Amino acid sequence: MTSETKDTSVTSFNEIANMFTSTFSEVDLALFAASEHEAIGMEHFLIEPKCNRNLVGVFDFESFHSQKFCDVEDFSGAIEYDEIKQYDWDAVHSNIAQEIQKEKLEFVGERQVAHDEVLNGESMRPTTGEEFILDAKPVDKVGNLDHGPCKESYLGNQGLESLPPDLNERDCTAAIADMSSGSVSAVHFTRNQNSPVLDQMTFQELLEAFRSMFGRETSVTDEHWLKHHVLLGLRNQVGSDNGLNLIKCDTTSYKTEEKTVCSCSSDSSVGAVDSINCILGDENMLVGWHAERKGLDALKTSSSEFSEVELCSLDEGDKAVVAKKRLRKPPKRFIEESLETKSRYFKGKSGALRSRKCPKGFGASQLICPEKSFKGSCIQVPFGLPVEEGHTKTTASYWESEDCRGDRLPSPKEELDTEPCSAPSPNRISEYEFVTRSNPRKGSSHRKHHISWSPSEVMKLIEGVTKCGVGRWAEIKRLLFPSSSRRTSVDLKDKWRNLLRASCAQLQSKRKELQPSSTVVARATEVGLVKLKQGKKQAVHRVPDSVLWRVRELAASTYPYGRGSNSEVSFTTPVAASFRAASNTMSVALSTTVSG
DNA sequence: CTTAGGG
DNA sequence: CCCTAAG
Repeated sequence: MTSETKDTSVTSFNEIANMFTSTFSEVDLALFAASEHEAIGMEHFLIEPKCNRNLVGVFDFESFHSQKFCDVEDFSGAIEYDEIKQYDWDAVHSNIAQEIQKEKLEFVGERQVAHDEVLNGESMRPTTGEEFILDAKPVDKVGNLDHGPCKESYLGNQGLESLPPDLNERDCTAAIADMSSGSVSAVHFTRNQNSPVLDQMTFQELLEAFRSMFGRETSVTDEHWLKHHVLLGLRNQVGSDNGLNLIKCDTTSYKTEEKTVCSCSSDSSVGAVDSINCILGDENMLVGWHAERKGLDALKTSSSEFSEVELCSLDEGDKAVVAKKRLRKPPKRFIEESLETKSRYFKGKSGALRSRKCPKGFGASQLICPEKSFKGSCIQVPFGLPVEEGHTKTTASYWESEDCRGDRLPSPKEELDTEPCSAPSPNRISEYEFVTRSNPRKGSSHRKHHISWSPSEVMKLIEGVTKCGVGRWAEIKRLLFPSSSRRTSVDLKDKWRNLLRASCAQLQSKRKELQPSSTVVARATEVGLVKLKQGKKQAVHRVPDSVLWRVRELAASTYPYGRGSNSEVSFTTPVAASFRAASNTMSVALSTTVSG
């Protein structure tokens, strides 16, 4: 639809309406479309709204425009043109407004292509087909147009706002027209950011541009001077783009909620405002803007029908998006991660879970490691860093794959810490773990977790299973992986699963040899732990078979939830375990085991 | 929330 | 590891 209406002269409302949608530059249009169909973040829209500028005059204000535009859009169909104007008038210069109202306004909303021509006030007419003229319809009629009102208001508003006092007397139409053209040019520049364009402009054009840009005319006849200023203005604008955008956002939020706004916006808005002031050099605009804003707000409130549909729909979500957007620099993932980490730490009790979603806001760096256990090595990573405490090598290296089938052994230290035998207290483990984890693991990519399981972890897991029984991942998690940043109960489960699988495979093969006699089993269990330590220390590669064995055993014995569980039972010593195992085949629950 | 299972 | 379904 874009191309069709391009060169069509406006004759009917429909056409006009279409034009709005279609006439905007493809880009703009695209945006529109996007916005319309998907209520994409406003920011998107806001950022792009340059298209509207054309109508308005003066790039002045993209922010303004956008804002207005949005606002207007919101009630576009619903609001009476008169009303809008009324607001405007009230807000700004009523006299001018009136004139404007009476007059038919012509807007040129052409695209860059035509800008050269357009620059000439006279050439506002569509010459290239790229540009189109919007004939302002009589007020009443305008109301019918979807976008009509917006434009109208723009003009009115913009004109009013941007028009310097001296212009009041001027023929509004003319003035507006001029502005339009000027603005257009300005816009173009802005958009293209091609100052070169200026070179091609005629003096007249420059004047126009200047006027539109600064809201006033200049008596200066120096072309260079004009160019320079225009250029500066453009740059300014461009430079302040962010600001503008921000402001837009701000505005947006404002509009919707009047004062709401996000904290962040406030500053930005300020900046934006400043920049705007700079650009315009005329505070009137701001005033007008604000005033208008109010009016619009009021209007908006009255008719919200379109707000959602409209491109600029400003719904909560959008606002939120906008707001968030600004805040959130780091990918959500990171945030989540960090939060997660944090929450985890905090979460003592339920501990097992990794709360995927953190209740807390995403804050910047949050850190947390409140607990004493890990203070030093907090995982906390500010944005940018992956929370993942990568596996540095330590752990990872040992057993790379989660499946322990691997053959690597755990690092000595880890092993020591986690020695089952030693039966490290949960705390200790946790602490240990924490350290282990946080430090070593950092390296890995953000990928959330893919933290390989360290031998110690595996051991702990096993321990946990032993104690708590299979299936009680949460509990195990809580007991053995309390502070561990990652490793949720689910993870444990998964790991267990993997271990089991691995063990099966490996053990089976081995078993053949070793043979699964009870003795063997016993031995396995018994030795297992020991071996684990040793093995780990010794061979980096070997996955502790013992571990696997253990896994297997445990799996067999403790599987059922209730079963194993004497959660409280002290961790069975290897001996005990072995004993048990030996005594009755693995069937006996190791966990239940022994107390003594 | 927790667990299990599937992707 | 992550996600989702189910209890």
